[in-house]
Amino acid sequence: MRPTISPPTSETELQERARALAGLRLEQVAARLGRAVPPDLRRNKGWVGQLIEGFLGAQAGSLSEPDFTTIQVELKTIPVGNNGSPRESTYVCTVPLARGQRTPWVNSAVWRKLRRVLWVPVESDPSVPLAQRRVGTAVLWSPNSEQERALEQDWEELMDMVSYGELEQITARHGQFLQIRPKAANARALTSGVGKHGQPIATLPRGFYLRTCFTAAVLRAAYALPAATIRAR
DNA sequence: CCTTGATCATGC
DNA sequence: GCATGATCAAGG
Repeated sequence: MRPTISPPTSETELQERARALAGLRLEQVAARLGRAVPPDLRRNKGWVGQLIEGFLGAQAGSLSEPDFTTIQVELKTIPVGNNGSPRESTYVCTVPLARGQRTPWVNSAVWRKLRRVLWVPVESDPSVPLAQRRVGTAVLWSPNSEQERALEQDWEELMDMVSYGELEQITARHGQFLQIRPKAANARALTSGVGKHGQPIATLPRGFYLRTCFTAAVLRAAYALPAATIRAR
């Protein structure tokens, strides 16, 4: 039987667990959880995220809720290259496409998920075997006022297009930090959206993603050292 | 090299 | 199908 880790009851407890995780190789994390390391991620793209979830005691499962339900913290593992910057954008949540689903920003899934996030960087150099990749130092983060304003602005612009029937014109180039991209099992997966004349249309499910430049800034700020320390190196 | 659009696994 | 976890792979 695979060990199940109980959910953290406080942010402090979560951070303690995250500290214990830092520096471990994925094979070590997997061993502690009694899980096998797959040869690669091609047929198991979410494996690293689910491994970190298991170690930290995330519990939301497939609910549309932050991963750590009781303390309302979202977990995001973030693949980083040798330079320490993210290699991929970060999925946030699905886009509500159907009529009548528009909410105010503060009630939106994007805001509910991003108001408090534990970012866990994981090495993602393709030349390093999956089992030997190391977990980095986690960052417990909330957006500053500037970031929140920018995210809200992106969200409003994109949701305006969605609700005004301009969904098919949205590309991943819209949005400064938050973008909308397809999020589906395959191109045949369809859901209901709003057409040009307000009528229901069948369309590809979409997701909100954070651009790499945004998560890069989050990590950079978290790891930034005082100028005196940098000069002393 | 980076981003965009497409796709993989799993549970309900 | 929709939610979770994301990365893959091709084109700019």
